Amino acid sequence: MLDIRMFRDHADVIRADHDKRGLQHDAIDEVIRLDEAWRKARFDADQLRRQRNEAARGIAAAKKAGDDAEFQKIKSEVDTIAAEIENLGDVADAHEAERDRIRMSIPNILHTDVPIGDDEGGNTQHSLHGEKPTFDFDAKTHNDLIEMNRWVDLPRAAKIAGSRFYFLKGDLAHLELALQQYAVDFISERGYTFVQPPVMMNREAYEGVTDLADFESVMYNIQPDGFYTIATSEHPLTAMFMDEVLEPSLLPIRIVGVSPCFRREVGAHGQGDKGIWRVHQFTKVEQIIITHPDDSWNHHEELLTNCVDLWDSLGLHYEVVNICTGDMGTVAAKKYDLEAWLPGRGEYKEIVSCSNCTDYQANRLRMRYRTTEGNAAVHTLNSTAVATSRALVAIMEQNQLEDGRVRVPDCLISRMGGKTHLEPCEW
RNA sequence: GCGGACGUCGCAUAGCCUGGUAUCGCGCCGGAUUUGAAAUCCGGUGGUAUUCGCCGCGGGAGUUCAAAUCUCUCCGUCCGCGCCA
Repeated sequence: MLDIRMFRDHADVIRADHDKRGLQHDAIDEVIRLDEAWRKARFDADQLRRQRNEAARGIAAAKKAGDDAEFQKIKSEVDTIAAEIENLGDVADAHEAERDRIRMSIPNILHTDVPIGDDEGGNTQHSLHGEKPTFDFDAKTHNDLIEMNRWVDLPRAAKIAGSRFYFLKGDLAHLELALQQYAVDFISERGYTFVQPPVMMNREAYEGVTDLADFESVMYNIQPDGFYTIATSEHPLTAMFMDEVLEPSLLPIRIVGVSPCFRREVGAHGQGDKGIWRVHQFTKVEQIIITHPDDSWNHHEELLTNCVDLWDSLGLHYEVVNICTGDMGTVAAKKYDLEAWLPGRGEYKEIVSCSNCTDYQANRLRMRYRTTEGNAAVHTLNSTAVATSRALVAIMEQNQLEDGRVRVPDCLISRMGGKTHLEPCEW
């Protein structure tokens, strides 16, 4: 959510951003109109409260003096004012609620580097890493490999849970765990604190970190308690500082988290989504930075550097893309994606997302830091380190041998008990 | 799950019984003093505002002219018991 002061003092900046995104200005105008109406009602009510408070001060004196006539006179005066205050208060509350409902749907202000484009076709290449593997046989898709090696059981998972759930088995399950530990250690060594978050959150905290539409299409709602299962540990790890005023000396706060991630994936279909590429549950190691606004763009590059170093160490071929206006979403001001080469499919596909959300989440969560001129919103950043299910897909497709076995990345061999190749499961 | 105690500004506390302007301390910021630092002293340190003020004592509701204070309810924390990976 944008700071209300942006609408009051710099609406032209929001309008320019909407032009860049190809959006109409109606919502901006409506927020400004409702804000003015709210402030008017609020001001009028404050003036009346002042009258009431001044009058009420006489009551204590009248009571003490035992002057009942004076007390009755003041009371009737105060009663009239109180009714008006209540009326104005209701008006103010209604305007404020509507103002903020619309304000929450207005997207963040984009960084000037964000390329303009209608959809993912407008994303631009930032850099290319590793060498594209070549095969003297037809490269298989990860879906073929998990089937022939019996590393994933989709039908049985569908039986007990539903489609897009899976049992991960044998050597592939071991590799998944090794990846988690490797990524956590890799990022921890760079000064990030390892944190394991709750995997359910309440509505209020969740509204602070996500797009409202996600409540319909992404998160599972757990009843009767009303919790939402997290779609990524970014959400609890960012919201954990909700309603806090942070000491500047604590910033930046660097966190590496790991958690299961749950996604409803409403509307996801198609050949490209077979196997474990798009699933309802997966594990992700995530990087989070909470920082002073002046430093956030440097930290955005820091997060990308960590990703690049980590994925280079896995020996994989991928590209970094700069996400364009049409592919951005509401929360981030700038976003890099890492897209790994999947030889079985012959495409680069998203494996990492690295975002600077500036003060958009912090405003909604009331996460501030102390300054000499008062408190100001912090900036929040997040980046995948490794989403294990997708990393497994990239490793399987790029490191496959003709017989269907898969070479373990060198950096993970010691965590695999010295195993250099993933062997098939017996059942 | 049962019983009890308790939620007050960044932290820590007083005020609650007996309703009537939010207390003291620490930390932090600014200033004075100092070669510098420490110590000491002075001031400031929740939100909002059309800068008068208004609102704020975990959230919500109620009683009242008036609620941090009384009542109800929800949430959370701590202690004891029970259950338990």
